[in-house]
Parts: sequence; C-alpha cells; structure tokens
Amino acid sequence: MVSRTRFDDSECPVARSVDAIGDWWSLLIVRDAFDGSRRFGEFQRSLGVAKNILTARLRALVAGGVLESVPASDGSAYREYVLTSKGRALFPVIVALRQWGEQNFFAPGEPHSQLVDRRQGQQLRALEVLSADGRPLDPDDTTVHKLSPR
Amino acid sequence: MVSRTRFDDSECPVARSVDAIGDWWSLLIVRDAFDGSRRFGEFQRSLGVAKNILTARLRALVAGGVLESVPASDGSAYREYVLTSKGRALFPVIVALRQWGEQNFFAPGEPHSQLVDRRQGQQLRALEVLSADGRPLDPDDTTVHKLSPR
DNA sequence: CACTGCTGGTTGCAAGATGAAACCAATAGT
DNA sequence: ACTATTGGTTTCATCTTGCAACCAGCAGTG
Repeated sequence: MVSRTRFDDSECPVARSVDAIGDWWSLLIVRDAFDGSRRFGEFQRSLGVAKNILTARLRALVAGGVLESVPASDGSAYREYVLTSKGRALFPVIVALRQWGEQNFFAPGEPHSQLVDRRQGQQLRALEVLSADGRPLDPDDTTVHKLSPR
Repeated sequence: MVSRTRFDDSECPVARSVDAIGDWWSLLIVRDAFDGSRRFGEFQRSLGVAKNILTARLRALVAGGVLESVPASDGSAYREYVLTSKGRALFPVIVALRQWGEQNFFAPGEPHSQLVDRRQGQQLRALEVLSADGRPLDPDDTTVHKLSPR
C-alpha cells in the first residue's frame, strides 16, 4: 500500500510530493496536525471523514515519514500521531494553500479561520517567491530546466 | 459536476482551496501550465493521463476560474487553456510543493527538473513563512483563530 | 477536391477507491 | 464490576478512475 509512483512523471519534485502526500484528506490531516490535533478521534471529528479512510491515510502518512505514531502524551495507553520534521517542512505548502483560499474564495468581510503569529496575534505576511538574490519573481520570470545534473 | 464542498469544513481556506483545485491531476495540470503547456495534447502527453480524465479536469479548472479557454495563439481553429490571474496566484503553492519534494525525495546529486530564475539561471530562494514584521516563523510560532470577524 | 493523419474529444466498461454503517476489542472512568 | 470511549476492522453498495475503442472536425498534401 506504499503505492509507488501513481504519477510516473517522477523526475519532477512536484509529482513526487503529490505522490507522497497521497490525497486531499491527507493534506487536511496535516493541516489539523499543524493546528494541534494528535489523536485519531480528534482528526476524525475535525474532518468528518469515515474511520476506515482515516485509518488508511494515517497509516500511509506514517509509512511516508510525514507523521509518526508515538505513545500518548497524557499517559494513557493510546497512541498519537505527530508531525515528523519532514511533515513540519510542509508548513509553507499549507500556508500557501491557505493564503490562496483566503484571497480567492472569501467575500470581503466573510469570516474564516485565520492563521496568526502567536507573538503578536497578527496575520502572516503573504508568501513571496524570491530569486537567489531576493527579487520577487512572477511565474514568467522563471523556467524549468529538465534533469539538472548536480 | 461543479461538485460543491466535498469537504464541508469550509470555513477553512485550506479546505476551500483543496476543493477548488479538485484533485492531484488538476494540480499537475497547473504545474504544466506554469511550465508553458497550453494545448490539450501537450497536457495529455506530458502527464500521461487518460483523455476523459483530462477533459473533465480541464473543464473543472475552467469552471473554477483557474484556467480559461481561449482561441489558439497559432491561428488554428483549436483552443488553448491558459492560467487566469487566480490560477497564476497558485505559484507559491506549486513552488512550495516543488521545494518540499526536492528536499525530501531526492538523493543528493540525483537529477531532477529544476525551477530557475530566468534572469540568472539560479535556483530560487527557499520559501519562508514570515510574520507581519518579517520574522521567520515556525509552525509552533503560529496559531489558528477560528472564525475571525473582519 | 480527395485523401490522410492529427487533434480533441466521447462512450462503454471493468476494476479499484470511497464512504456509511455495523461490529468489535481494549482501555478508561466510576 | 459495569459502562462509555477510543480506535479501529469488516462488509457492502456506490462513485470514480482508467483503458480502449470510437469518432467528428480540422489541417496538410497532391
């Protein structure tokens, strides 16, 4: 069930990422994990996903090294699912999706959950794609080089 | 088939984004669009996806305002699919996924396609999540506020 | 114009994925 | 000791996916 290369386009890092995450539910699981969810039941109630699906996705995320299963922090005999460092590295992905959603799918003034800096309670700065020397880049300012050697 | 709210968690911008994109194929279509693909056949050859699936995804992306269908630029009677401004705004999402893939799914020195600054041919700077005043933020430095009023 | 191949699809069907619900074992609370 | 909760598994009906065959409209060729 590790399901190699659904997208055989695998010299592209985007395709490998997509393949590693698995599906949309998995991404929402990761989002909830960033937001503090750790237990099976928390994910299930938060997402409203069927339990068999959740089971499969959690297992896949653990197998893929995005989550790991650790003994529960409250001393009970249950287990918890926490982000690995690889999983935490998905932070910019989630933030990018969040900002795209905020900017395109909410009417002005429509309420929505908001990700804020814990220190100051402020909204985050919009992500910027920058060149090596710090210039902001549009899509048109970039090209893809196929198969770059080291 | 506009398929509203597969994820009823829809006060969350991440969920709305995910719902708007549709599925992984759609995301790879968008990636190819950033890389210059415009024609049905280009997407199909590049992705290796079944034609009926590609038809459905292109239609959904057009319906969702991510792509638009315009007369072909080469004077032929065919049509092309180009990113709208909403679609171009997905650039940070694609870049974030690409960087995550590069950093986690390629052995050092393993060749992969690379996104570079067209001006200087350099790799891009890694995306950073920043606070309003420009401090780099870890996941732990942030919290989600539910249902912020404007 | 006739012919031929490409482009951009549609349709039908088999196989796989998904989701709801029932069931269940182990744990925790009382 | 009893009961509720947690974290699943199993079953089954349904939806989605993907392959392959087919096809209509365009484009280039003689």
